[in-house]
Amino acid sequence: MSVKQALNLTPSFGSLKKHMQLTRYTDYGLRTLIYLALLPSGRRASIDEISKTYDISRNNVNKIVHQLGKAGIIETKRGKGGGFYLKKTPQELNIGELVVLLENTLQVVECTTPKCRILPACKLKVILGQATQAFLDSLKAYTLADLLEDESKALIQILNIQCD
Amino acid sequence: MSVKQALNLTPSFGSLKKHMQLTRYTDYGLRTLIYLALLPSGRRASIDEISKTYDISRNNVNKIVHQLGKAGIIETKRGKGGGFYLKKTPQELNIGELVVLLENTLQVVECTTPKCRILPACKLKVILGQATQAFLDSLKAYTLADLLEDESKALIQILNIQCD
DNA sequence: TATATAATACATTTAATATGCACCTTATAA
DNA sequence: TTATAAGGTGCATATTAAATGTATTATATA
Repeated sequence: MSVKQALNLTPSFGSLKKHMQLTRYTDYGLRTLIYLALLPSGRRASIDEISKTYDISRNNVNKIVHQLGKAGIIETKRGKGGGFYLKKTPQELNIGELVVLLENTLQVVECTTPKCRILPACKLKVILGQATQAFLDSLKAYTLADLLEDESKALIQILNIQCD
Repeated sequence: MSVKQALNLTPSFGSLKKHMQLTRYTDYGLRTLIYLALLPSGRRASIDEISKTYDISRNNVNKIVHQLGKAGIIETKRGKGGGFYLKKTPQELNIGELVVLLENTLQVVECTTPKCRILPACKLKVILGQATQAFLDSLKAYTLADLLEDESKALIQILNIQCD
C-alpha cells in the first residue's frame, strides 16, 4: 500500500475543471448597473467611482461602460464633470438580455476545435442549445428592478451612495 | 478622423470573453459514452481506441474513463485484454446527470474572488441559480439513448466500429 | 514472464480572461 | 484659453484554468 492510499488521499487528476460560468466581466457589468440604478436621479457615476467601489480594475469598468454606452443602456459623457447614468428604467432592463449582451459566448459546446468527427450525426448540439435557451428564458423573467426589490436601502448603505 | 474610424473597424477591447461553456472534458466524456453505447455487446473499448478515434489526448480519456468507472457507469478492467464497457443501458444514462457528474463547476457566479461587497443584499446569485437549474432540467429530459436515436448506423460508420 | 492495459502523479503548454499602462479625445470650470 | 477631469482606444503583461505530455506503477492475461 502506498503512502497516499494509507492516508486515504483522493488521487490527483492534474487539472479539474471550472466553467459553465459567466465571466466576471458580465458579473461586473450587472453590478455596475445595480449601482447606477441606485443613484439619485441627476447624479452621474464615474469609472473611477465604480472601480473603487467594487474593487474592479479600471480597465474592466472602462470596457463595460463603453459597451453599455454603445448599446444605449447608459448615457456616457466625456470631459470634466462627465460620467454616465442609466438611460432606461430598471424595469426596462431585462436580465436575460443583459447577459446576452455582456457575455460574449453563450454557445455551450464548440464542436470545431478540433472539428468533431461525429458532428454530422450528433444531436448533442441541439440538446445543449435547448438547455441554453432554457437558461436564458429563466433569466428573462427578471429585470434589473427585481434585483433591487426590498434591498435598495441595504444596497445604498453598503455601497455608500450619498443621496443629498 | 482616424484611419480606424475611416475603415470602420471595431475597436479592440483587449480580451473579450468566452465562457458559459462546458469544458471539452465533459464533451469528450459524452462522446466516449456515445462510442461505448454503439459497441456490440461483449466488446470492450480501450483508452487508446477512444483517444485515436476522436483525436483526444490519451491523458484526457484516461481521466474520463477513470471517473466514469468510479461513478459506476462503466466497468473498467486492467491488464492484457482489458478495457471498459457500459455497465448501464443508454436509456438509464440521463444527460443532465452526466453533465453534473463530468462538469466540475456548475455555479454561474463566484461572488467570492474577490469577495463581492454587495453579497448580503444581492439577489443575482439566486436568479442565476434558478437559471442553471432550468438548464439542467432541460438536459434531464434526455438520455444517452436519445443521442443515438435514428443515428446509430451513421455513427457506427463514422466511428468505424467493427460489428463482427 | 512478457505484454497490454488501466491507475496515478506531476510537469508543461496553451488559451482565455483579467489587469496594467500609455496615450488620445472631449468637455468644462477656473 | 488653458488646465483638468472625464471617457475612448490600443496594446502589453499577468493570471488562471484547462488541456496535454511524460513517466511510472499496478494488474491481469496470454
